[in-house]
Amino acid sequence: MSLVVRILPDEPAVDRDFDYLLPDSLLGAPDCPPVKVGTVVRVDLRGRRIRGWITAVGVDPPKGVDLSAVKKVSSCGPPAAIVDLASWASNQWMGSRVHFLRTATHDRVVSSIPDSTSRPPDVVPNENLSQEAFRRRGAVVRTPPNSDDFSLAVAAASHGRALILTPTLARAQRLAVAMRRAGIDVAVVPRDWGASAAGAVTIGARSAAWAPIDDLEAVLVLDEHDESYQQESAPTWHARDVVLERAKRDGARWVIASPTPSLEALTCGAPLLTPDRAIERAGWSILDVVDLRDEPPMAGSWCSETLSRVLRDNRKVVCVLNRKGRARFAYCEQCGELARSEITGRPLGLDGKRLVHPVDGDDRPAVCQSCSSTKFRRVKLGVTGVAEELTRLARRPVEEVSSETDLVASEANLYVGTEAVLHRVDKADVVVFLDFDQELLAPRYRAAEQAMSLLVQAARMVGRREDGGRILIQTRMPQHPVLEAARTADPGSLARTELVMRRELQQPPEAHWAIVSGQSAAEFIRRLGTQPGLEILGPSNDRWRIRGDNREQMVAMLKSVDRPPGRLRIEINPLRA
DNA sequence: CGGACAAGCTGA
DNA sequence: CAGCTTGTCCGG
Repeated sequence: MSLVVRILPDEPAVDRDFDYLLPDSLLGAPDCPPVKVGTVVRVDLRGRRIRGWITAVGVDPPKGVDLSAVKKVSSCGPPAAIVDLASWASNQWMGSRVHFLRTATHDRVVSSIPDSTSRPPDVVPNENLSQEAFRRRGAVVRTPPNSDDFSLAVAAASHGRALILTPTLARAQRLAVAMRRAGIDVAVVPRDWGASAAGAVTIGARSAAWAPIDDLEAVLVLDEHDESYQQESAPTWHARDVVLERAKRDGARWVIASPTPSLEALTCGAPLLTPDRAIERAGWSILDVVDLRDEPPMAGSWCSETLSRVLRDNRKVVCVLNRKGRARFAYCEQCGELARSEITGRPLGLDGKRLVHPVDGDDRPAVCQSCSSTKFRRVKLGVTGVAEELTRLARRPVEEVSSETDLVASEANLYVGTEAVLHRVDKADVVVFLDFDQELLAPRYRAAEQAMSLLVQAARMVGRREDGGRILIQTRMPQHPVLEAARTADPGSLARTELVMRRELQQPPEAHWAIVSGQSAAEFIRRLGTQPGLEILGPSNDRWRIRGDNREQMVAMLKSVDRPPGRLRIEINPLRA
């Protein structure tokens, strides 16, 4: 009689467990990983040798099936709790368990995990708010843009087996260096997977949410608003949600930190801790909001007087414009309003006496919707067009940056680019948003939160107000809640207005969305039919939006449909929609 | 996923 | 009806 184990094959399309015999002969090898839930094995399935994970040990063998034998015990895998978490995540985001277990498994073979030797370091966090945050079971902490990860991270580590998430691996590495210098033993995953499994304080980016830590004691998510925490393609799992579930299951303390916590975080039921108003304000930069409607008509209407003054000073300036090339726009000469489509809200170009959109097909007489004037001024606004004019205006070379630019000259002192420029340039004296309305009015439900996030990035690039850090925002809507919040260094005011809106419009997190796309989306929707509690909208751009009040119920209904063949993508609560 | 097997199509 | 393609099923 040999042991029977249940195996989940590493084949997303199979997504089913099978039982295998585990011969005693395999266990004799000197460096055989322990046989337990999570362990990686090799088995034959329909004549193919494939990888799989043990999902149960010592199960009742099914009758009438002659079991095949496990061929090899390959490597230590994620702990049993993570295997269970993968099932939970598969129900949250409609992904296969295999997808999550791959993320939770090291790429290289791990033949054994050393015994846990680490104990909580006796370092005391030196900042009140950090200590205070971890005194609770769970808390959301608002930190100003210019503040340090270190004291929160130390506070987390002082509670024992901690998991700390950062938006990027580079930032995880930087934090790890600082913590090691302070005498705290840390593992950066995926690299130090084994040390993480042995119980070290673990730091990493999104995938670290699946780090192999048993019995977590503390969880910290830094810059929780950052969209890199959500996987872009389906399953659109979010690292914050995964680690919060882990904290809940293990009874760990948890803290979510961000200068502008997401509405998802703010509505999760935990208390919000904020720093002293003066401290929060000091951690932001100086904000200059320029109302373009008040500007006298001049050379290019995209350039305010304030901006031309900034350009004349010989300081390091970064200009942001989320449009490439030389897109054409039209502004009312009378009141300065941007001509945009009544249907799509997108900006229109001027063609003689008509306002047109080359793609959407808008075509209407050139009459301003705000003041009825018929005089419009044409402006070419796009990174390339602006770069040309900036060179003339500033009388110095301009460095053009977009996401495709691979080498960014670091010695330049005037940059213009799309949002990518905020990631590619390190420090600046002034960040200018040439047309912030583009961000505020973007046709995405999270446009306001995303705009706020850009201001946080800009504030980090230019530094604190006391050091002269300055952000210049050109807009035609200076009263917008995002600008109000940034001006007063109070992101809470934005969250309040946003939440009312989401509730009214039934948008996440007040409702749950499943975005269905791909060539077989139509067939999927047909098979789904009408379901109680689900509202189906679309198609628009070949995408359907399914809305439900209860997430589990919505996912269960979607899972019960038998998937039509062909490409099909289902995204649960994607951040960009 | 990918092998097995059945059903459908073609040409002599 | 052999020889081929295409589709559907299902795995221990």
